[in-house]
Amino acid sequence: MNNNNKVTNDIGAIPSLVQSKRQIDRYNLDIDAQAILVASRLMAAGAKLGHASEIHFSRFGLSTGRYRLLADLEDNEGEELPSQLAEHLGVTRATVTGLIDILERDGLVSRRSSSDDGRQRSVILTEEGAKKLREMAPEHFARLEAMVGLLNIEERSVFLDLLGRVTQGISALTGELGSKPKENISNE
Amino acid sequence: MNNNNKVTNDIGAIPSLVQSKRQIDRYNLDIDAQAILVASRLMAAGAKLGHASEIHFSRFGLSTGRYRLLADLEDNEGEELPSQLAEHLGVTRATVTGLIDILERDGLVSRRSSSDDGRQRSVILTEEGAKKLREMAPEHFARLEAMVGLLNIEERSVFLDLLGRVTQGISALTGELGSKPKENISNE
DNA sequence: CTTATATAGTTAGGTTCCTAATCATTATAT
DNA sequence: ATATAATGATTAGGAACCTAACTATATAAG
Repeated sequence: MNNNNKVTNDIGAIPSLVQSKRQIDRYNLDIDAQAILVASRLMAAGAKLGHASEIHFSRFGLSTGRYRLLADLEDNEGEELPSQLAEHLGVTRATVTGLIDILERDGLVSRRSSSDDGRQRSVILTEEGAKKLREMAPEHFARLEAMVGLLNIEERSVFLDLLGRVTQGISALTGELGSKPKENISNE
Repeated sequence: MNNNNKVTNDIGAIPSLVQSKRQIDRYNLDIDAQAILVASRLMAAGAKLGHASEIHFSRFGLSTGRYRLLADLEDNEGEELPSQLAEHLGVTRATVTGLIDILERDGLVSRRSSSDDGRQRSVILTEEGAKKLREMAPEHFARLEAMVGLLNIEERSVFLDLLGRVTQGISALTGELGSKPKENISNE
């Protein structure tokens, strides 16, 4: 119904090599145009995937964040502290609070005060929440698998390796100029 | 002061293969765990890159979207219609209106009513906007290049190829179940 | 024991981008 | 010519996630 297949927006914005070259030439920079192209394509892909992911999960009445929270709960015997969830999901505690609010409203999780520590309020996956995950699993995983279906087993391995290294390199955007990409920040 | 190098949040959430396996096993699905891992890692990478990108551009007083708009203007002789910008950037016209509002407030672009068609209002890159791009170019491109610095030339080619195919596959999340990934709508 | 400090969670407010509805102008059909 | 439809841009309101400030509880220091 509302899901008109009018191809919505569909981000026709695929950066090209000539585009990258032109940008670099304009300022006479000593930069590899292909490197810029890789960066641009990855950004475009990330944005597209993020958008597609929201559409995918909205079919089940969830958002990407709320699904990930439920899945993480399921991976931890159905009970976790908000702070643990925040760390696992890589979002702030404030964000987790918001995710829980909606999931609780929808009956998929519940909150319980801890007796050990009065500050803590653990989050529990309800039976309804578990059922939701169970019901969506077949389609969800089938779609994810289909997403990488154009790569064979070996290519997937290569892709994982390369993607891992590029992901490390992302810190070049945020860190000190000229510093090497940092190893994962370890403890603290 | 609070110049804590505590590396903020930093998304410590790197999905592992055992995690993917566990999820699939839980429901006895016939799915390749590595495929799920690739999908999960790409999602994580996309989110991380998006976040890092905002931090990067905020150093220059811009957001990712506003930078892209300026760069696209520069690529088109400094003048474009909002609808063209929306298409090039892969966002809605409503979003473009918002981006222009702020860029105009900051003096980096200006609006001009068209004489041909009274509905159109073209967007123009001001001298100040061009200067902004000129000033940020060296650092911006150096950082992008550094981001993929852990890949050699050949690996970059391979990565582009594989990423391209995965990007095509993203439509598996949004399209009909079981349908083949669509060819890109190639603007020729 | 009382005061200072750290920690868990929440609230308040901001940013980015979205969809849907609206306004103004142009094109089309009677 | 006039009503109807299509189109370009904008406005209004919503969703996701952020930072910073706040509340309540726990721990440490004197």
